[in-house]
Amino acid sequence: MRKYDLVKIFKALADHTRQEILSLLSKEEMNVTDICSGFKTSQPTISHHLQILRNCDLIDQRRDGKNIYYCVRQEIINDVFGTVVRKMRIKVEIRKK
Amino acid sequence: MRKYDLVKIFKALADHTRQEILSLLSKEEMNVTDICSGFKTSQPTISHHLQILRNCDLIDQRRDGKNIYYCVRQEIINDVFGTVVRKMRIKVEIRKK
DNA sequence: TTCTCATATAGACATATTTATATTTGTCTA
DNA sequence: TAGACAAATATAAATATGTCTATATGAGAA
Repeated sequence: MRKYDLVKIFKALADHTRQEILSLLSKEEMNVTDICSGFKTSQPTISHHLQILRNCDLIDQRRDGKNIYYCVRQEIINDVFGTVVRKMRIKVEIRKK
Repeated sequence: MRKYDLVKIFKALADHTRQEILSLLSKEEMNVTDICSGFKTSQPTISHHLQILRNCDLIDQRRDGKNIYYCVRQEIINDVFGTVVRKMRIKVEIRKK
C-alpha cells in the first residue's frame, strides 16, 4: 500500500479556494479558465492552487489543444481518507437516503 | 447537524506534531508533561499545538489538581470526516482483518 | 503564606503561505 | 511565420505559522 504525506495533503485541503476547486472538479473536469470564472481570484493564483493540489496527487491534468483539463483523482482521495479513517479509528455513518 | 469550519480543521491536521499528538491521545488521555516527553519540542510549543486542536474542538481537557488531561473528541472527528467523506463522494474500504 | 510543580501566555524571530502583477511558454489558426 | 489565446512561471508584498525563551498563572504541599 502506497505511502502518503498526510501533512502535505491536509495542507492542500486547508484552504477555502482549493476546497472549492476540488468540489467543482469532483463533478466534472474543467480547464483553468472555467475554474477561474467561479472565483474573484486571478488566473495565476488559481494555477498556483492547482499546482499545489497536483503536487500531492489529488488532481490530474490532460492537455487538449490550448486547454488543460483538470480532474479529481478519486482513487487517491479514497485511499488517503481510508488510511486516515482507519488510523484515527473513525466511524463514518452511512448516509441516509 | 452541526456546521464545522473545515479550513480550520484541516489546518489543525496539517502539522506533523499535531498529528502525533492526536495519535497519542487517540489511545489514552494524557497531560501536557507526558505528551512533551514524546517530543523534542518545548512545552510552550506543545501547549500551543494543544490550543490549536482545542480551538477546533478536536480535543477536550479536564483539570485534575496540578495536571490538565487532554483527550480526543472522537464524536467530533467521526462527524467531521463523515461530512467530508459524503461531500467528496469518498469510498472508504472496509479494513481487512 | 511560601515553595514548587504543571501549564499557559507574551514577545520575538525565521520561515511558509497566499496573493497579485508582469512575463514567458505552448498551441492553434490565419 | 505572426497573432491570439490558454496557462504556467517569476517575483514581490502582506500575512500567517511554528518555534523559542522568558514570564505569569494556578494548584497542591510544607
